[in-house]
Amino acid sequence: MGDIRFYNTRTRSKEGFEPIRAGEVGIYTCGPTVYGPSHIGNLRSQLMADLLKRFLLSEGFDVTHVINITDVGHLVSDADDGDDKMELAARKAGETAEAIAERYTELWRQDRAQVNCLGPEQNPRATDHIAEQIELGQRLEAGGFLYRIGDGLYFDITRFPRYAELAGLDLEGQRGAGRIDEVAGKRHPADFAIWKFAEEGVQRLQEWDSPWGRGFPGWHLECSAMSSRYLGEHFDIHTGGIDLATVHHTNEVAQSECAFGSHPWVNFWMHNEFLDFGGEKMSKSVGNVATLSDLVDQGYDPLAFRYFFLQAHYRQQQTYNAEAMEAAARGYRRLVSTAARLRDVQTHGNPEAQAPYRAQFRSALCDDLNAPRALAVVWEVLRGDQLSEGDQRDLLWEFDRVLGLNLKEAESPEEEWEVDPRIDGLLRDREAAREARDFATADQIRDTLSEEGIVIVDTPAGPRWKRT
RNA sequence: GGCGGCGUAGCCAAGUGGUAAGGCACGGGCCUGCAAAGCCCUGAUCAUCGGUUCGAAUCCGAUCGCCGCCUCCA
Repeated sequence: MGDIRFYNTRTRSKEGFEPIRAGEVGIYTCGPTVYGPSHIGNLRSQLMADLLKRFLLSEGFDVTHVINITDVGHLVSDADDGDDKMELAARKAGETAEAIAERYTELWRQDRAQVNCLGPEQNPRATDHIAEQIELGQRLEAGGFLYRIGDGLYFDITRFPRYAELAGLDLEGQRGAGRIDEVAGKRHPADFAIWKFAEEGVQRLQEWDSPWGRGFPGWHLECSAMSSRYLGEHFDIHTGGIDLATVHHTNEVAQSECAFGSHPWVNFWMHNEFLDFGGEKMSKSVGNVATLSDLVDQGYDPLAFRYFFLQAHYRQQQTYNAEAMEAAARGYRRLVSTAARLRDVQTHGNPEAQAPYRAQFRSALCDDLNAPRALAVVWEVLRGDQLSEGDQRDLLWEFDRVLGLNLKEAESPEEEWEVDPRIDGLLRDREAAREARDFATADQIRDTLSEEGIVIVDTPAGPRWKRT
């Protein structure tokens, strides 16, 4: 320990990581708004947090990982007007918000599990923590940080001088300055809702009583309320997509530091960059989403996507396209078959021979989770005969606890052979010809079947065939 | 308009001052009667121009191109 360095958005530099409490680390990750399926871009955020967690675990820390489920209050627009995403999805589907939330929460959990993300210690839902959110609002109100206007209770950012710090904002120069009129009565365009009132005469699917009237909490509030509940009012690491830094996280910081009086509220802010889809970016609102199940439908192992993720640094935009995904899948497949072969190795490893590789692997991850460098060490371990197979196996098993590629258990991808009386007969004819060393006939049979799109593969167990 | 990032071999992508990791594809070889699989080998001076330096992909400036955030977004 001691030589771990993470890039901190708050200070815009890599800093040595030390936990607040020795040996323990608290991580809060912004989870999904469960109004629809998440796509592989969302998954990158989860994978980044999982890599972080696995690495810290491998370093011997006791990690408490909290990931929230946003099931209320996330408006279609962050200008504090527009519809609530959950309400909208529920009405559209003719179901309750709870049912929608339940379905997509489950889907999200399955996606995470499929790419081998470790389960969070806490996975709280915003609607289960309304009381905590109201209480936080009351603390802010008591501190004089809020003001009330027609449609809700708002946080006054001028009461928090460090407001622009996290994201390095230039509030005056921002285009949003023109939006001051969008919500009548907002004093500053960046002021944000703590509590929104239910509209007169409109029955919302989700609304609660509060000291300020019936309504629902502002989106940002839940993360402060739930993180403090499970991690305390000052914790180690907060992760999320880079897009969240400017508005969501900035607001979290404002309300948290004002309510808790802690500064910095969070020691390390770690943000992952986006997946780049070359041109049109992928987002739910654009509608051009690719989900994990889309990849599965294309025949990819979900873990091949995890391997894809590990090939680039989390803080760099990573280009996603069919060719890159295919390349990753091939690489992963090769890794799996090698791992499967090594599983049968009986010999013991030699810790002394392994040491340099272990050090390289760790040093890559210590440097702001440089997974691509760590992966390069994996291939180096596997290449040539520098190491015995026992050493290769030991290192691979060990590294995989951080990589999460399931190499210890993964089965070598079995070829799927087909059976058919006519073709099997032709294969027997070919075998007979080969026995007789009549290769012209044997090859002719191969060629004939090849024209039908059938490929013959001679295996140790005899010839097999499949369609291409 | 403000803020930030990127441009490295066909593709994905490390590397932030001392003569360019890794994966995939391609090509060559070994193995195989042939083929498949596997194994081995092989490729770039780092968008362009200029500057700083003994020395730059790496620092500075300019230009071109691409992307993200500021508006739902991971």
